[in-house]
Amino acid sequence: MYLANEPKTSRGYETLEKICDSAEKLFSEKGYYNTSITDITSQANIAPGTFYIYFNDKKSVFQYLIHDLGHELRKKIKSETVNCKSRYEEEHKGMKTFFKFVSEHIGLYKIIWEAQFVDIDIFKDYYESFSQRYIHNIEAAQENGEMKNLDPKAISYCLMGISNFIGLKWIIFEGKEVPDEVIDQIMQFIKSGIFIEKKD
Amino acid sequence: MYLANEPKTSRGYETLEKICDSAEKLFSEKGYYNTSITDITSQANIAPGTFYIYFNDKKSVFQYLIHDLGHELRKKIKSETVNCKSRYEEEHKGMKTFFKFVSEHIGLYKIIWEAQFVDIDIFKDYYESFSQRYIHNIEAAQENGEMKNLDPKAISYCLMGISNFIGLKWIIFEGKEVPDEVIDQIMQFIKSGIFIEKKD
DNA sequence: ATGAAATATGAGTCATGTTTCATATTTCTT
DNA sequence: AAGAAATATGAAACATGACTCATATTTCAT
Repeated sequence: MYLANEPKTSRGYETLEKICDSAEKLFSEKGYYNTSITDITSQANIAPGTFYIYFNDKKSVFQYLIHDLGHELRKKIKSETVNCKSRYEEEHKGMKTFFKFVSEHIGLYKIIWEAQFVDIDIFKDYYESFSQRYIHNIEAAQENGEMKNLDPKAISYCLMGISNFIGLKWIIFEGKEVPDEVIDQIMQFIKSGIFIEKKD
Repeated sequence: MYLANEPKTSRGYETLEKICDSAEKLFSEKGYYNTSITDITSQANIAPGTFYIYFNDKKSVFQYLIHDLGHELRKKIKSETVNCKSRYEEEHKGMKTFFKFVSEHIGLYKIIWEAQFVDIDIFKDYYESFSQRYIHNIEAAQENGEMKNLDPKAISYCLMGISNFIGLKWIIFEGKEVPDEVIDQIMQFIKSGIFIEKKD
């Protein structure tokens, strides 16, 4: 979709991948605007012109990366939470998966934050599509009495805010993984905040 | 601190203010990297060279603005919450004040988010100093039995995450103010999540 | 093996934007 | 009123970086 030319040979696929890896690395290290095409191509060991075989312009790689990584993250969360027995367990597992993914792909994380200033639409889409999934899940949990009847839209943004800022603190600022104890603390907050606690 | 020359005359102060107003406006509309010095100076009706009387370079206005606006926001929250009777009321009032300020200064809000890619240290300082204040308040509230004993550092980032993402959704994405009903929903979440509810 | 399609090259073009500086004007001080 | 200090000017120097294109090489299909 954001690709100018789908590669036709394995050689082409390798080059495309080198471009994407280099771009992800450099964008996350130096930011979008401080990374030049020449930076990307020399990191990938290719000539500047080669870049334009696969992408029409600089913004396109950026969009491609966000799309690609966002998709990967959603897939991962889905597969990790498929066996969960309750919405609470799902939330817990989803959050752990999010932090793990972010630790492994600091690139994605930083790229998304910058997207607001590169392409506001793709930035908005990214969070809105996450929010939609959340809302769907929250409504189901409210219907079967697992969750309190709070506005799903507001709650979805609260939950995204929590994960993103906790990730910001531990992963970006401190350069660590988010410790399990911290996740437990957050889950306590969330549990009594939006879940209905059973007394059995 | 980030100023190259403190103005000596009222004429100088006026020019400095014109530069800051223009920069805040343009940074928030188009982002830091898409705003040129020439954009700023022509918006301010001054010559490009005049800019360099007050700032050493482009980054300096940016730092100056963050510093200035962050200070203003903290002052406002402090003055608005000074008469609050409980930590809960303080949290509620503080959140309302935050949203109000952000609505009036979308500039600050967007500028801070971009700071991660312009100057990571100033970005980190901004949130860390907010966190510090929060931690201080949270610890006091825990000691007098108003709040549950959850990790203050984690909770501070949760609360900042919630306000920032709710602001993102309503103010940036939707271009509205955050409705009171939404604030009430969030406060319910927070109340049962981290406060100890009295039964009287 | 050979022509066509795909991929790669990198010097060069073009546009943009930051910053400097010699000069000019205004304001302050006495 | 006059010299000093502050402020303002904008053309030009300098730097950077996105993108193009004529040409070359590699891979593929037959």
